[in-house]
Amino acid sequence: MALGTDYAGQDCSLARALEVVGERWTLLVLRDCFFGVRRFTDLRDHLDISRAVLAARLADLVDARLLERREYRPGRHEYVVTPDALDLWPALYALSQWGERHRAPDGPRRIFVHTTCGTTVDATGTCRSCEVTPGPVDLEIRPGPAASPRREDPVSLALREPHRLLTPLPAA
Amino acid sequence: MALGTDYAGQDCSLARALEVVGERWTLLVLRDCFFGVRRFTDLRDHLDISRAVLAARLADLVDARLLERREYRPGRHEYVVTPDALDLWPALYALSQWGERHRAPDGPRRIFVHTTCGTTVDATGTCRSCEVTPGPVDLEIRPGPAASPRREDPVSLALREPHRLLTPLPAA
DNA sequence: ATCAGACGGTTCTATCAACAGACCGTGACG
DNA sequence: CGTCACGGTCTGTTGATAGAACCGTCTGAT
Repeated sequence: MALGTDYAGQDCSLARALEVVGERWTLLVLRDCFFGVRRFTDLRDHLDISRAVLAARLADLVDARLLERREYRPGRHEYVVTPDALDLWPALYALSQWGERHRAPDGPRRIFVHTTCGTTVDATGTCRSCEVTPGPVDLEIRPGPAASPRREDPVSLALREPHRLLTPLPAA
Repeated sequence: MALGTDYAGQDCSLARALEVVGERWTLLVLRDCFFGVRRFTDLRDHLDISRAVLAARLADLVDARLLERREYRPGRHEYVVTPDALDLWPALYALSQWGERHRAPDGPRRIFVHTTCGTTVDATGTCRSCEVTPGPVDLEIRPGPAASPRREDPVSLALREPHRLLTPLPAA
């Protein structure tokens, strides 16, 4: 792969991880996939990313076996997170919590609720009532107090509706 | 800041976090700082990063208040992690654990031990004997079973010696 | 007093990747 | 049969990275 993506000399697992998810846009694409976005055009609309770059990132993620590309209708494809990608949730969540804490003065924009008990998970991702750290499968996303109404495109609206992670958005 | 670093339209805290630490090399620089590397030349030697890029990243990190630049001798500077950066440890650890799990077939290259009880923390960063998740201040780093002897430069050697996180490496 | 060397950068150029926008092939639907 | 949505590819321009050379300051040895 080209220069920008390898950290050849690093004998470190962080470098290995960054070779897969360290490029611009990659983690944002994955986050959207966790939230239920599955289609090329929806990703494109929601992320404001160039088509060429999105196509490249999706191909990389499929190569890395973090996304699976499947045909949901002749000629149309959707991208679904794989088990390998599910294991990335703690990292994704930790990063975004850092952002909430240090770069979001108005409070959280999204909150995550443990579906089996209804409790909001804390900054470490733990449900304090159950004393467990739910995986993405057991989480529901809801708009937080600082959810911004800035974006009004259909994908942003659909994402603001409370829903379980990993469940596809209603087709626009 | 230039195009490469902002995700302007994203009303998401993950995007905010990535604006700070999402660039190439940034997380690797921070990891080295957590491990006790503090000097420009040591970072340069250990990361095999271009001087120009390292200087730019360090300046960005100081601007973002993740590193503090201080003069340890006239004309010489060292970079020390700030409290804001300490909060990034869970994300850094989660990412590197994903790398260990999915991209390191031979087993862990480094292990982290809870200094107060001597137990190795698990993949979530939790010390199972104490039932706590120690912060970087309470962790010691040791080479794991798959620690690679590939690099023989002084910084790599020093990093392979067991030591507490955040404590400066012995001067070469 | 001087000289070498470590340190912490800056500057330069070639190359590579991202961006914006135009274009295109396929299948569904009216 | 024309049109639209979808899922891309192609192109020119701009910005970032790698790699190497160069530079100023301070230290310690001669």
